[in-house]
Amino acid sequence: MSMQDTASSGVALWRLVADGIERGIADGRFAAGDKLPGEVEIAETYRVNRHTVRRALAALAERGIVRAERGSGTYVEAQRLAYPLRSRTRFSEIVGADGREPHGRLIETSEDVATRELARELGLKAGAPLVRIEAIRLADRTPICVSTTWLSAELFPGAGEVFAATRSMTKLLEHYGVRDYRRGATRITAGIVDATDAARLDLPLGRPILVVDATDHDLDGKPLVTKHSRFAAERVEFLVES
Amino acid sequence: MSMQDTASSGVALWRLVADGIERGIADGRFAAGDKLPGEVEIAETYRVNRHTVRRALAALAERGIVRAERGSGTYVEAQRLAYPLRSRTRFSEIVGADGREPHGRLIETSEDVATRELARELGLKAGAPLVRIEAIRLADRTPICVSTTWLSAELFPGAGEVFAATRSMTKLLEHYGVRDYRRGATRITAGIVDATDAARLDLPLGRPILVVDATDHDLDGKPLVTKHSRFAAERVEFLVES
DNA sequence: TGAAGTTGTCTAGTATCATAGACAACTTGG
DNA sequence: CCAAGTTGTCTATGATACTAGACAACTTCA
Repeated sequence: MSMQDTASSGVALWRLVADGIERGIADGRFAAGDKLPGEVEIAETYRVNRHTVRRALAALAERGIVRAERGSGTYVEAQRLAYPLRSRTRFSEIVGADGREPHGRLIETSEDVATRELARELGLKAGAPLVRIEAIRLADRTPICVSTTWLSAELFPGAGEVFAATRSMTKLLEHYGVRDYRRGATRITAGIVDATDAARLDLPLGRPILVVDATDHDLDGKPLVTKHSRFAAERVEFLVES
Repeated sequence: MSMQDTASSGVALWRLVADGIERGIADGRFAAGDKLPGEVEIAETYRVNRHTVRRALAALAERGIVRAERGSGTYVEAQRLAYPLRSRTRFSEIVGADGREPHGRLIETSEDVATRELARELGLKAGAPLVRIEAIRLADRTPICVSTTWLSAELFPGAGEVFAATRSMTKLLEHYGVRDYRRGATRITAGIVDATDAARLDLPLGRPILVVDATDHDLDGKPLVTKHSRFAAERVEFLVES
């Protein structure tokens, strides 16, 4: 037969092989610099045709995760960003600690109106005016996540412009006199990247993302901003400390 | 053209549509019982053929997430288990709080030897004897996660048999005189389910999973067990509190 | 009752996915 | 240098995926 034995999952075989190899890299079975097994051997372990393996390796190579050398073998090159989820987490500090250069990039800002959900998170009334900020965060030149951030337009008038100028949520809050803040309850889910985020994160369609919803509070527990962030799962791992 | 405009991702179009709709359900754009837009309208928003939408809806229907009614429309039916990640988390309590019946099922246990990695987590020497326990946890009859658990075979002799009898990690530890324990540092990543876990979790191939690595300690901070768990992302959401 | 809107089913054509086999081009190690 | 092992390229074939159009079957509502 030509497709996988089980009912079709909507995921191509070569893609499953690629994911398997990538998982092997992520969990250390193959370290950076290591030589992968030969294409024939991989084909045997996954029970697919060698051409299917080649398609998988080509996809990984295009994403810069492996590198093929004719006559010699295929070699690994990659690593994930460790992202601690403490109550006081700053993106720039995490990326800096990894020896990489943090960047923020504004996609767009707009005026918005609080849904019931958003109003509850921010302690406002439904229909209250909000500022919505859509932004990307990068380590060196690699996009790590896209975030949609909402703030009260009354408490933070002109927040969009301030973020455009500072490109930092911490500096934005400082501008309004907020000296410190903490992350509150955080929801983590996984999903598949949609077309818009795929383009922003420079991810191929169909790749997994970590979805994080969190609300930041000031030291008195008053909600300040609420965020909906989508992380490229292949570039980051969250660390929850206790 | 027949495939999506961008370079092929290895994920079928119908699957992307299905994921999009499922995401809409998960984040509340469509509530349980709601009527989805018509097939023609969905086809237009995703810019695909109506047949492709039908394939997507058929897949969701087979998983029990939507239900089609001829002549009337397609309706939603589903919900995710909220899983708080506190330092003191018990699966049975979480599931019970959701009004569902928790179950554990043993897949297999085996003797194993500590890799350098496992030894470091458990505070043992590399090569130390371990007990490995492979188990599934369910809410009502829905598999939520598969876990691979390792314990020192010297500190917990016969742990495999004890777990087989009790089907609970908490009771297992009690059996060895451990009255209370806490979760230590926890790593969360996302990936794609492999064939083995897909069968165990009753998931179609290619679906996203949340991968959690954690080590439990006693109250003195001494490591007891270390776990590698794979959660069906579509059935659970993690809550990180601060 | 009838029109509009819905899901269900059929036929058909093109592109992609996966398989299979053969051989070229290159690297490594004896 | 040579043999073994590696990646690269070619041709060919069948199964799926996606698109397109048409119409049937059913529900809802005026």
